[in-house]
Amino acid sequence: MPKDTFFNLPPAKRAKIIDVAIDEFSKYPFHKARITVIAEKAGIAKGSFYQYFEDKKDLFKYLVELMIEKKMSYINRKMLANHEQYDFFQLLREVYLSGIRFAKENPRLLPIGKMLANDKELYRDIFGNAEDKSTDFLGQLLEYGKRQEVIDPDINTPLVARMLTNISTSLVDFDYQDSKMNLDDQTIVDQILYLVANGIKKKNFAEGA
Amino acid sequence: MPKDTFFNLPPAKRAKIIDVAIDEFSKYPFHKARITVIAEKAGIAKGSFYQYFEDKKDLFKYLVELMIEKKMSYINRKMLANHEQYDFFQLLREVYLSGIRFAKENPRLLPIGKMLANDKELYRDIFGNAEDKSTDFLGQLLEYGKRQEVIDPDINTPLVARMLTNISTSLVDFDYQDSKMNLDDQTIVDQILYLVANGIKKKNFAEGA
Amino acid sequence: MPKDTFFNLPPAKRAKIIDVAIDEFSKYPFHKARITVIAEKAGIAKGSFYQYFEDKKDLFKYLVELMIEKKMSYINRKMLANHEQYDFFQLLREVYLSGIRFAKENPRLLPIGKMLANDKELYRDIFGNAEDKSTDFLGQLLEYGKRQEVIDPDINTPLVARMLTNISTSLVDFDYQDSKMNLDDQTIVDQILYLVANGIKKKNFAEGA
Amino acid sequence: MPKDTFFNLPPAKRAKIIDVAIDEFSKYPFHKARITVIAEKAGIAKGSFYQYFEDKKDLFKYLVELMIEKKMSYINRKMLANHEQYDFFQLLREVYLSGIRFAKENPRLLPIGKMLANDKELYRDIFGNAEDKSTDFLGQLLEYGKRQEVIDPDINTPLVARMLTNISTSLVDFDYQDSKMNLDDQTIVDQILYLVANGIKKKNFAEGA
DNA sequence: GATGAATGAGGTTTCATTCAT
DNA sequence: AATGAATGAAACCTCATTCAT
Repeated sequence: MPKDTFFNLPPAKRAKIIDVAIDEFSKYPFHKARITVIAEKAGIAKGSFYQYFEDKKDLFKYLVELMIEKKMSYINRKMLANHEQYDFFQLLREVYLSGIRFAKENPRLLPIGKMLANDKELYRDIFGNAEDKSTDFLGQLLEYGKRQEVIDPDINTPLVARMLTNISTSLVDFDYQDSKMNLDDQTIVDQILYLVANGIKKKNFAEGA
Repeated sequence: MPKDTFFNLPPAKRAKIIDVAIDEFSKYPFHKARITVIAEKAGIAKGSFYQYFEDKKDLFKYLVELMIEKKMSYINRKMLANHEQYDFFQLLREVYLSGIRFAKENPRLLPIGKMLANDKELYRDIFGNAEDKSTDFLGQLLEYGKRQEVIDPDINTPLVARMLTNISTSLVDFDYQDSKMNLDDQTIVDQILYLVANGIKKKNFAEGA
Repeated sequence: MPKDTFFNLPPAKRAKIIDVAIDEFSKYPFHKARITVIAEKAGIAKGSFYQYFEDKKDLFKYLVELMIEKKMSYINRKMLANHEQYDFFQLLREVYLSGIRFAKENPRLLPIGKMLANDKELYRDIFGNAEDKSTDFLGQLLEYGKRQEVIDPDINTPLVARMLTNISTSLVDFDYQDSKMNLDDQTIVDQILYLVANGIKKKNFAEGA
Repeated sequence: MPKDTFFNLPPAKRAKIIDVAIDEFSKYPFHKARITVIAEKAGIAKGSFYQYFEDKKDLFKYLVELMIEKKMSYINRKMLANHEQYDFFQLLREVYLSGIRFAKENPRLLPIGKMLANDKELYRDIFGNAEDKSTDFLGQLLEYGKRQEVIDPDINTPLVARMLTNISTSLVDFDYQDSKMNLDDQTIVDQILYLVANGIKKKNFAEGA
């Protein structure tokens, strides 16, 4: 947690520091990121940095926090609040689309998330052994779907929750890396959702007959 | 590529060095991993290290190579060779199971794979801009499935190939992290395969009637 | 060029560092000179060194610069400014004497000059492909002498300019190495000038008769 | 001095080692020259090197010795032997020309000579405090000239001997560096000799009248 | 005599953090 | 609160030389 001195800073200065820090951490892995550079680009003295933050890790933790907060802000709150008005798949669609929107609009934040995946020590430092929130949330969503009788009651909720989380994460990569696929976000998400719903097996229409 | 001197080493010594190196790189991200420690634990002089390897990156590349080689060795070659005797889903099942077996038996190699996935600079250093082999392979498998008329011809092959790769990767995590789920590997894979095939939507038996 | 931090240092400290550095570089050729030793003797942390200088070469370049500056300061500026009041040989005499004075009072700087003369790679690093200033200057002086009708118009200016530069350089050695010759500087210079002017051939007085 | 083992080597191998060593030392200052490279290029084991030479310095000393020997071989022995048949200036001319020939035909040996000038420690290691042979020799030549009544008896022999040595050294540079001067060697040497003999002062023919 | 692996001292450089002003 | 010089641990890497085979 940054020190009080940091929060007492004029907002513009604070923003500058954060902006510059994100820049550095999005370019280099934790141990390569240099606070010297951050201080320089932010136009503050190196000593000042240590009056705002405990140390390098403190800053990084704070960035992760901001990132999570930001990500949350992309979810359509109203929809969640009134989730009973929506179908499971509509909700899932929204979750996925919000993830994509977030990624598109905050590309520099993505590497920060990845760094955590990369560095166990760091991860534990920040989250301890806490569960992954996304998976939890999607688990609840699945339960809701089962109650709605939209989801196959036989599926293993935690397992599928993980799968859905994972798909969400990779959606960002589909999208972020390949413009070559040349599909717009909505199409991709809809295709994925179709597969999630119906699987990839060929439908034999004669079967039901 | 390690130097000849390395390959001329007595196998036990070579193995020791590799073992120690895997240990270090599985604990720390590339830039934090210390060759000093590796040399020490392997019981060799620091100078010797540089007689075996060009530099730190050289060692790391070699570890990646070993990892890939090892991973390949887990795939059931016979099945692939006679793939026409098998159904698409049987083949996919084997691919997934082999991934799990590999992960179980080489847990320390997993972080090395992750490091690559998350450090683009490193990845490019090693593979250049080469495509991801797994995805390629699963793409071909999908096409084979379509020809077999087992896979829905309408699905987007590259997109689904990615998804399947991703599921494979995460399978490892399901399994590796949670013994709590308390399902044996085969059960997990079978459940996943079912979902991949049929989706998570509730089947309405009345529907077909 | 040293960093600002270096120039902000208290003059005494700055002087100490330079003094110690000159000592090291006057004793050892560039690649043998150790910044570890310099830092130690100067009583600063090794890290501090790198806050003052970019690297070893940066320090060395600076020393060369200082040396040149110092050397310039030994030339009698007034004489040069009013050179038309002087004879060519008077001016040359001054050039030579200033060189000797410089050498006598800054003996430790001499090896630094030699290092440059003999290490082309280093020389190019510092001066690029710039011409030697001394030779240029003496060339101009010779032309002046020709206009004055004091110098034989038939001599090859660039060639002789080189010779004169060279003599200047070696004067320092004559003087510096042998106190045994037991001639004071002025005498040596005057003897040399006589030879430069008249050559070493025996004058046959009968000849002109 | 190389060890006996070295001299017992087949001449071709010996020559190869020396050739390669000259190459390395002509490219890099003593402390940067790597015996690893020499061994490699000479096609011998690093261990073998130490069976031929005491150490790096031992090799270098030997190269210097070879260089001196080679240089001596360029002087016209017959002329020296019958020096009484020649004029002082004819002899000096021969000395200078031989220096130029040596330099032209053995360009790689020049940097080795320069390195000695550069590194006092090295120089002392090799020559101790011995006088410079060239200067000695030219001193004797001058005395001979005086006896011949060709050289001005008033000149300071050691001083002029030094000057002449120096001019010899720089001749190589004139020649070696600048093709731009576009004079052939003989012309340059003759011009220099004229200056050495008669000086650069304008001759006033009216004077003698 | 030949080999080449092993050694380890030593070098340069980086950078998070401290601390005096 | 702000500064920025000072610190020094620690990292990577080089290479002359030794030594066992």
